[in-house]
Amino acid sequence: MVHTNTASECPKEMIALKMAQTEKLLPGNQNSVSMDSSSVDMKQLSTHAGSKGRTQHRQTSKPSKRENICSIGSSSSDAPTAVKKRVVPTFHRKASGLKEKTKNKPEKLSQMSIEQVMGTTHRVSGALVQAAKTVTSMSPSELAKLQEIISESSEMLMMLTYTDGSTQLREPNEPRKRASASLHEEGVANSVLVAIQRKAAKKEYMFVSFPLAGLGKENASEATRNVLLEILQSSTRKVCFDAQELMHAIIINYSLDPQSGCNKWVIMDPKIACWLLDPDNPPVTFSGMLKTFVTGKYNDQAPNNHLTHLELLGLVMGDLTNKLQRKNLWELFINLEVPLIPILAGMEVQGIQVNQKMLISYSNILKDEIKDVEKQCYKEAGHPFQITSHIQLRQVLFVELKLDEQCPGQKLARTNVQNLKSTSETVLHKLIDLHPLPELVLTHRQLVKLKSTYLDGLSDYVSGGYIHTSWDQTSAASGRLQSSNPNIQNIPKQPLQLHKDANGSVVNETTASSTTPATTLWMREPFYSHDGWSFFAADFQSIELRILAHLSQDAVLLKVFNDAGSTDIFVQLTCEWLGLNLDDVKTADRERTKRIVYSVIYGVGAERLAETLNDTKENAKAFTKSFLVKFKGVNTFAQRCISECQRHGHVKTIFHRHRLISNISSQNFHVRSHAERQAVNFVIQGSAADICKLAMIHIMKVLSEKNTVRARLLVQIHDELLFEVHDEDINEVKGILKTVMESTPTLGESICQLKVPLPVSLSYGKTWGHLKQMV
DNA sequence: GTAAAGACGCTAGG
DNA sequence: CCTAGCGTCTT
Repeated sequence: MVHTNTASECPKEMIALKMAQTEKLLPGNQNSVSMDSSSVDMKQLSTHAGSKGRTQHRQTSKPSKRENICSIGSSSSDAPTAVKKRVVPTFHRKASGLKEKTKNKPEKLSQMSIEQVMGTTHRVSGALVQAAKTVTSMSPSELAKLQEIISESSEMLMMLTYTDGSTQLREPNEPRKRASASLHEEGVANSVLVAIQRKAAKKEYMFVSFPLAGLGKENASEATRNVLLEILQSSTRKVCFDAQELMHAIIINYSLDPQSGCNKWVIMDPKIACWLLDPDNPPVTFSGMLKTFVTGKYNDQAPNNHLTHLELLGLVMGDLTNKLQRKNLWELFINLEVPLIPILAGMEVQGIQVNQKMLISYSNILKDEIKDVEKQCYKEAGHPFQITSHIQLRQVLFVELKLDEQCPGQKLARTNVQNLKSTSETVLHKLIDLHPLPELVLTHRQLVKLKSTYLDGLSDYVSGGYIHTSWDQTSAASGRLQSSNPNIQNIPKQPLQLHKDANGSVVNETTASSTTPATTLWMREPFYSHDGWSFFAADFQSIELRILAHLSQDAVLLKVFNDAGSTDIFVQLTCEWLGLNLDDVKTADRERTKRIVYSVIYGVGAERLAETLNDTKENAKAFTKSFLVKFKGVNTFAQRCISECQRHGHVKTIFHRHRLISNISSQNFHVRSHAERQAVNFVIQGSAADICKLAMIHIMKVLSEKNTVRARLLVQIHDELLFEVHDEDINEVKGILKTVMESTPTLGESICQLKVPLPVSLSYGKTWGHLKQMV
């Protein structure tokens, strides 16, 4: 795919030059029209607030990270004069004039007739702009003209506006009301503004507005929708900051099919571009991005109106395009991250069905169980205390009961920051034989966690029987996707067993006899498919380990994965490592292998490994050592990552995703070790993320082309995709998923020839709690 | 004196 | 190693 990129060929000197030229051509600035938010269609949308609340959820979900509200439009008088002069002196002078008009006559545009508006041109930083026109008010001939302009356009700059007058490029003057009363009480997207740059006259913009609110079933929406779709499907380069949010709003308000309708939309997103350049510091807002990420040359210069904001957007994207190309990230951006945007927007709108009654009834069951455990804890401690308070628990365990003094051989962990005696799971496990309390506390914690996070927490997000999670592309430095509000990627997989003894109180698993009545709860059980449809899960088997095999080129690992039998991979590895026969491998051996393998991937040291293995540090060291002797390539790979990072200051995945790790040369051993683990881990985790994203894009492409199969993507859990499939199509989808996902390595062949197969396992069922393995 | 925000500890997923 | 989210405690 080739994308022209005019703005990128335009460094800042050029921009200044262009502006100066236009200045000559267009003396004076008499035609300026207020493009303030007041000029934009502000139809009332309160009746649609419920259905559109999600659109802005992302905006309010991280209020603490919001920075620098309204910096673009900040007063020109407090910017340093020297800077202003050096960059674009004439521009700034004009900008002030424009701002004056904006301030004094905000009502002007709204009073104008459509003809007047259409006829009004407007100059912003060197470009001719036609003032905004709402598409719904256009005549058929005007619409036809617009479509012609679209088909001949060279670039389109897009953004959402909101009912409070703010936009995607300009935060509200006052922080939006926090969503305290209700989770969905938020501002509402108001319109899509598009600045269309015409090929014929490059310095000319056509500026059109598509209403989002109050569309309903009006006749006008059909024609409007077609024009908007034409824009989205056109091959013209399009730019939007947070395109996912834009797409989300469009899909909802124009009632588009969330899965197939939008797959081909391609919009460049500078937010994602910035994140690729420095994944540890993703931009939150457009103005924040200008401040921290780009050169700073755009700051505080622009007059405060939509047109200049959009023009900035184009310039910034051009700049970022150059940067991406220089850093060899353009392919990743255009082939992986950009195609993912509509898929995520579609998943957000699609949502997943949840049985709220089941969540509530599970919650009530746990409420009673928690009370029981609580009573037993008080009894064992000798007095009531706040079990969920680690401070009080520390007092009870280590000051009153002095349990730590009863296990002198064991080194008990300390807390991270304050270096106090930890009450974590691993510590409590070590104290389990000394006193009944530790186990009771563990049970209590588990129950409270499940109830508060996965039952009550989820229940708050159920709306109309669905949960619509937010999918965040730029929050994880590893390149993984992240879900939030609620997080649907960490719903417990393992069931909770509740055993009741004769008194009805909870007893632990080991002491419960087989005759005691048991209740089993699966936290994934309340997620259920539609009538006539089933959930369908496809996951890559041990993908990170396979990536490690590929990257390290370790002979033994490669052999194990390529001689693929149906035998469990960790059993095979254990055989190779300890020289055993397949049948001699015990479950404990397999578990230990698995933990060591992942500790290598995670880069943990012997101490941490000893904790997870529940063994001594010496043994953990010995295990790791003998493992690394057998799998020699793994160690060389880790060292290669570290030295690469030392040389370049960053490490790279197989698709060139990179991460800057500056602490890699730190004098502080602890800090440096941490950086080394990060470096090794990023290469593996990030490469796996690359592959999973590629598979996701490919499978969605194939499914949308085969419009006969009814399948929707609901959830991505890193190496697993959860679909909902029509029962009649299950067999066909099974074949497609298996073939397409397992062929992922061949897709990336131009970039990387994977040396290992990536087998996919499939399962299906009516609820997420009970998926049956397919063969 | 109360409420909101941040630090911290812990645990669910991969 | 990478995350999100809940509860407690401090400011």
